[in-house]
Amino acid sequence: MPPADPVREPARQRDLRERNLATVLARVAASSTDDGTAPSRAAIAAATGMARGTVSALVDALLLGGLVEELPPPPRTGAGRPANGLRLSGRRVAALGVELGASHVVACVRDLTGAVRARASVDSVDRTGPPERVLGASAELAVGVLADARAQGLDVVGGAWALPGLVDSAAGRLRLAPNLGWRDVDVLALLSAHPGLEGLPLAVDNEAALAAVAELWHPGDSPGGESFVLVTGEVGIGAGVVLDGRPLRGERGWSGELGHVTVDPAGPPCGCGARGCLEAYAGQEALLRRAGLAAERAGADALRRAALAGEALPLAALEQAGRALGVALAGAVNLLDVDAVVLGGACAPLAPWLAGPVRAELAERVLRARLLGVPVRVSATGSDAAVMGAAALVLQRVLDAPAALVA
Amino acid sequence: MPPADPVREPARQRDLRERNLATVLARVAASSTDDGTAPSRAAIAAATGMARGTVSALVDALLLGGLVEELPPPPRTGAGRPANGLRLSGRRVAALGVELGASHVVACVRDLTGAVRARASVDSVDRTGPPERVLGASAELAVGVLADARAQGLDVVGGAWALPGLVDSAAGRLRLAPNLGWRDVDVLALLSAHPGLEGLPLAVDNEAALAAVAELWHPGDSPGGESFVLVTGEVGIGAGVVLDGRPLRGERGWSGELGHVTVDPAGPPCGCGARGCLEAYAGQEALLRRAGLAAERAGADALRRAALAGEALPLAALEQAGRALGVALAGAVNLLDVDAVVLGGACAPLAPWLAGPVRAELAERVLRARLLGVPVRVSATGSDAAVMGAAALVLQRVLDAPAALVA
DNA sequence: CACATAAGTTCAACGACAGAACAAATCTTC
DNA sequence: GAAGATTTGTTCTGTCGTTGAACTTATGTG
Repeated sequence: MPPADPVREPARQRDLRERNLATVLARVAASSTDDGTAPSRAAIAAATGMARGTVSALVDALLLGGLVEELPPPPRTGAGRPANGLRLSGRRVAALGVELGASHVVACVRDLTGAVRARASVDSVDRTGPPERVLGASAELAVGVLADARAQGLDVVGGAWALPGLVDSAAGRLRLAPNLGWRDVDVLALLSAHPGLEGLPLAVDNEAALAAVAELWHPGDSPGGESFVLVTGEVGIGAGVVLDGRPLRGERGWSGELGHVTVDPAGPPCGCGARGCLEAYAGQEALLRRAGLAAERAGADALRRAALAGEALPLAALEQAGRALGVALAGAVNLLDVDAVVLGGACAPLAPWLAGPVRAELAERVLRARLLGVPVRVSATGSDAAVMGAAALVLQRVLDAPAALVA
Repeated sequence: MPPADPVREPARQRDLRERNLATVLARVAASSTDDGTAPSRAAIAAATGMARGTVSALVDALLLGGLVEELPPPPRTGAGRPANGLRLSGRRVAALGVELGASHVVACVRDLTGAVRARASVDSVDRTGPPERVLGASAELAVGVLADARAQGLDVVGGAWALPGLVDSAAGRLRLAPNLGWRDVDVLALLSAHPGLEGLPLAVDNEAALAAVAELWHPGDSPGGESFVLVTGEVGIGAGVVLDGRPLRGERGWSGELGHVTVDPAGPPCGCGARGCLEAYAGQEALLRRAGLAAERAGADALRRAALAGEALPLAALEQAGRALGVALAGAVNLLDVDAVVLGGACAPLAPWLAGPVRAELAERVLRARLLGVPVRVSATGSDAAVMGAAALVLQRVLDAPAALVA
């Protein structure tokens, strides 16, 4: 009795073209990331096995759509007619990303090459205000960068908001956000109704998941089909899981709640009501308190300075937080068999003190560690990871389904 | 800088047909599972949006290939020409599954409808012998059921072996199996060379992952796109993860090592070298020892009888094992956002005592539990789960890519 | 300057689906 | 009981997208 599989949609002729457009576009994107060489039509045909004529037709469509451009100076090599190099074009397609950070809001527009073409941020936003107000402020910011981008001739094809908490991205709702004090907010409806955003396709997603997308897009990473868990410690602790180069969504988009994985069932109480959650050890509040820095408002920076100064209490707190993180991550690796662990968000600046204990726990607790170690990397994406990832999410959709923009 | 995505293959015309054959086949399979009704060509066309003529052509191919059959008595309903019902045919295509169990080896052949058409098992196999001997014994068994199936006119299109440990299914190797004492065995090569198995496409996979496939195929489950974690406690504790109706593989096929997720970092030592792994609480050996039954060889049965008799020590051990299981599973649900947790393998008969503590820990430790509870089900698949799943894995490939059998 | 070589374009052919017309089988109604 | 209605299944033409080969273009080599 085979299981029902209602997801399967029939394929039509235009789906063929859709997919092959994406194939060609992916080759252009991959080559420019990999080695800086701009592939020619013939090279793409050879690499994919498609007929040269087909590739030419598809490339023409992509050129016309402004997704791809030809390199004006053809790099000459050996004999024969020189090839026309192709690369992603940053001239037309762009995407908006917005992040509701701990105490600030950031918005940016990235073009198809990933370059940031417009950016704005507001500090000291009152996150505890009603959702309408906070989201409205972010929408204002978005309208501003949109205008900036459009003045550059960019066609912003969509936008994504990075939010902390349990985000139901299919429904466009923020179901639960302890750090914002929100519960079941229809973010998509509020934003879509905002003046200046009407008609723009919008999406919402969890900030950690989007930070993982940013990590995937960041240059310098080992390319292709990679899998990792990215830890993003801001106020809470989240994780973005990437399997086979694709972010793991979960049934409702609520995956990656690493902060509430149990480290010690009899451990200290956590804000969620349980005991011994990772956040109770490595969350910002717990970490600062254990380091004896609770009174100060400075946060992670102060902790970093104290650690650099060699103060005993902060170092002990970081050691313990690293061990707790390692225990939780070991569970994740045992369950998911990802290639690597990446320390991002607030963990990145603290990595000099966290990485050691994390590595030690992973080596001891991951079953496969005997066969294959678990590399611990530090994210090269800065504090803008979530915004960058939000825009990248939209761009990734363009890369996956370019036909809509090629008409 | 978009990430490289080398996985994307170009689509050809025949891929269209391949996929639409699978679409039609999936509809036939789903309807017969869902409600017992046999869909007609017209119904499939209406449901999928394909043209009736196209569906007819595809159905003809499937009929010719022996994957589908028409119901001889057309069920008459209202007005108009009566529809010809279609259902999966068990007459031609079948698949072999083999399991290396704790002390026995089982082999079975299932036809495309999932029905078991041949089965054989050997008890008291010496698992500690060299891989050649143990695998050879399983291959003998397989050859026997293959002959049985072929005598019934079945075309066995492939086989899969369920193995305990870290299985690299892409390479066909068992990398590490503590319970067998094996390390890096080229299972696929050994089996493929066995007389009587030459030429048969074979696969190897982890027993827990395959048990999850069996769970997915078992009638009575909520159909379609479901996601769950299936716990299979035999000697060790494994887990099969299903997301969106598809087994989660992991980068190397080593996912689902729930047994070595940390429950308490300072807990009792585990065979793997770490402390406080789930297996150190709920593994068979640990569980029996804590229940005061270590001396007996009987195993889980004895524990069940003792619990039924109300003995204090066994009940306490089960309570503690259930709590440990709940802690580990809560971590898995937080990370993966699966719909449900399923107790299978040796956990199924002990579910009356395990389910309560598991539910309690999940309710406390899963962040989303406030919004949406985590149902704990007991697997309806019997002790043959892994063999059944092994055969189902091969059948699933047929359902996913039927074109190869339709010529 | 002729030839070799490789890139890119054009075009007939083929495979697959869409949509409409048609045939078949049953029910309904007078 | 016969004609019409209704729904299923088949057939056929049209269209779309890819293939493969022939052709053109642009460059290097002898």
